[in-house]
Amino acid sequence: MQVPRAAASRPLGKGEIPEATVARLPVYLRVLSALADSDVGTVSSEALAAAAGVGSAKLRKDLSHLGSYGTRGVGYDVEYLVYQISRALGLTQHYRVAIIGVGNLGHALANYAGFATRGFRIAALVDADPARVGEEIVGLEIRHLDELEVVIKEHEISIGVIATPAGAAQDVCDRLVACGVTSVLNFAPTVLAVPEAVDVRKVDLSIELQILAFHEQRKAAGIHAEPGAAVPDDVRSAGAAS
Amino acid sequence: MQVPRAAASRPLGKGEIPEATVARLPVYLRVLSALADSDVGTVSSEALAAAAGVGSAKLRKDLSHLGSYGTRGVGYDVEYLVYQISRALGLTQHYRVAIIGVGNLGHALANYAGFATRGFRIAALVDADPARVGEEIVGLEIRHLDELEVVIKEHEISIGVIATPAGAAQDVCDRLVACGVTSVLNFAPTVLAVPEAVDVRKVDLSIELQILAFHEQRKAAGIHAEPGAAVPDDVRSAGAAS
DNA sequence: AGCTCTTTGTGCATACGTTCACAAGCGTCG
DNA sequence: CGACGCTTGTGAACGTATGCACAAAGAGCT
Repeated sequence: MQVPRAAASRPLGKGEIPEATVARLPVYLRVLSALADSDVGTVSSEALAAAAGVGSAKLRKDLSHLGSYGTRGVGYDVEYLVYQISRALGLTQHYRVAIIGVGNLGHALANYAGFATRGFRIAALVDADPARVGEEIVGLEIRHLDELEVVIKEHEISIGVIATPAGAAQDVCDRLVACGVTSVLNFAPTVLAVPEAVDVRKVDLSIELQILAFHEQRKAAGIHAEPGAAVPDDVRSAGAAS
Repeated sequence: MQVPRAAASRPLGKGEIPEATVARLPVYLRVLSALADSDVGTVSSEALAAAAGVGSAKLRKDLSHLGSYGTRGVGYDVEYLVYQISRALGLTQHYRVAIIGVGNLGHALANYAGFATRGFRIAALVDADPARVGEEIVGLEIRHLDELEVVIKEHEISIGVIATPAGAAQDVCDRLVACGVTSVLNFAPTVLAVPEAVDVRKVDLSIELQILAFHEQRKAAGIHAEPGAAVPDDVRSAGAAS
């Protein structure tokens, strides 16, 4: 995975929720919320799994890690399950988020509505460009990067979103960490180095595209030469051999 | 994982590159490109791994799936490795990308420079809002959603990027797939249903935040009650029991 | 040539994740 | 009240991923 698990030594302590499950819970939560809005009272694992795009067995195992909610022969109470998943994810408390870098992407993030819905509040916007400082986006004034430390403390930020150019990302990250921020969402195309105790998740458009490209190529190759014969393995010379 | 592997039955056919490896190759590629720009001739697995934020053993195993490039006692030739990874990912050919939905996020994506660098060309922008149609973003005219099919064919799009509101996503996706697009990058907060042969990758801000929230909460809990004692497991009544 | 030093590539052990298949549990209907 | 049908929760089997540790293999020096 990508998040360096703090103290990952023993084989999954009993009460622990596996990382893969954690990554899926938000999906379930979203589907369940939609169901709740449609006044659906209960769902079966089968139905919920279909809506979430996973197998029903996987879904049940995932939910079983939270506890034994759900009634045999009936299914899961939608509203109750929403509550339990929220609790498991720690969404019963609210988190204040700061966005560093208010360029195109930062703007988009700040305006993203679904942001605030689930317990996250954008509490601060920071940018290095003096021309942008003072601008107001979503009822929030953009502050200058120099004030980063002050802003973080002032608003008790617990999650930092880095939407700066790649060059600035590591520096910003270091400063966030120095202020005590232990969760970072990184949109800059860089690998961030952080202490063990800090969680970093990265969202990288170009990586996603490259992964798609790989599969695209594989599919295309399959059309021309289905049988196991691999692509002719190129002689060691093409393009580079300084 | 999240991409339903087409024909994932046999235990990893010999020449195949594992999904986890594919997901890391773009990272190596980026680091290597930076090294190449700094006129570095060769890297050791140790150095490269450090820069990419992974263990050196993992890196070597990843690379070993592409073939046996690299020289014992020396390391890897940077330029050559760039080429090999590019080839493995299918970046030797170029992909034409269409962005559907040119709101805040779509704008950000269209302007994202690192987009074009690695063999991807934004070939079309599409939006449903007549007010936006005709606008020009990066030397590209925004076309109307009604023309989606025409645009896709016209520009031979192979990858569709969905940046629409959640409600429109599935419909747009269906239409893309109907046009023969087999790779989709979805930014809308919805689970897309697609045929087996289509790869979908999703990028979801709110999911990432929720995952961070989970870890944040776990860290906070650890401070107050380090010993294994779990959080008091709440009685089954809070908030819902219709 | 032979020796040494470095670094790759990989066999092996372990942990993690997924899937199947089924017993246990709950509601319902006769 | 007992039998039946449906759905959960989970044990067990399999596949995938990770990390260690080391043999094999160049490069360079004497």
